[in-house]
Amino acid sequence: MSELYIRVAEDENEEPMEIPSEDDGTILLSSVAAQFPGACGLRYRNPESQCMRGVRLVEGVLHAPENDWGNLVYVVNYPKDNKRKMDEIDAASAVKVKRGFQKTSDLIVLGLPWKTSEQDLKDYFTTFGEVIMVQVKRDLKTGNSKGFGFVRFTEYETQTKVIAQRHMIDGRWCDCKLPNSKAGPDEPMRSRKIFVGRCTEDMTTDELRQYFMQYGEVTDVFIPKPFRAFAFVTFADDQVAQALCGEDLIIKGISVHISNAEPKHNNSRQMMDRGRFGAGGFSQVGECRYLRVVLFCCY
DNA sequence: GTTGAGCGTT
Repeated sequence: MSELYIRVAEDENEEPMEIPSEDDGTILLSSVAAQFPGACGLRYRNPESQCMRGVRLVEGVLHAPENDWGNLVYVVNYPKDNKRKMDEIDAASAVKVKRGFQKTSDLIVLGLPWKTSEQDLKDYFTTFGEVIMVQVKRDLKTGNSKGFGFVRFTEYETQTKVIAQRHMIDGRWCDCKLPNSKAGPDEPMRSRKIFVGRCTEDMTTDELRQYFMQYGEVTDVFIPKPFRAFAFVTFADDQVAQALCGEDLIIKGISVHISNAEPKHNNSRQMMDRGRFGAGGFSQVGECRYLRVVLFCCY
């Protein structure tokens, strides 16, 4: 089949974009996600029933309905609210996850000097990015600062960066955290990286990327060489990663087990180095022994 | 007029 393009849009009434198909007439989800980051599938309006229909998606490959893409405009699907384990329902669950983009939220700023004003706060935090709002909480009667406040940024990336480090404000070290959470510069942010156990040797980074794309935007796939029967997949969104932990997923007919990627070492160097987007080195401590047993049995 | 872990008057 000759190369053809299908028309894909973010919404039925939006301007469509042409996405190339593969030689066999299928479309790779990655081709769609290249134009629509975070996409997890396609749908279209069935001309007969006038109902929306989903396009068959098998391990990252989109298949034409009736083996013919026709002249329809296909609409991008994005991950809805990610499924979460019951015990993980907390403040973060209120955050709506849409196309890999997270809204910012107010951050509490702890440890402010008594003298620090809202203008001081704004001047300081603007060096990280655009600031929407700052507050210094004060005693109503005296007007004295209570030593803490709030800040909100326009960009989620700015928020991530600000939470990940300590702040010297008017001569005191201050911490910025999500309200009512203990996640701060001392506590690593919830990992965006998952450990994929029971991988087989024929699974490629591309295939894993294709597969995991259905859950959210994938930013990295790492397969240790030589073959060690596991891999790491990093998502743009930590909630996607966390939601998958504990699951057994079928990839190429093989049941793989998803668990949290643990920091490789907890030495001080890495704690210091952990910057904007969390730790660099990860391993999976929980299943090391299990893997060793499996490998031992195999040989 | 003080203080130093915390969690937001409107």
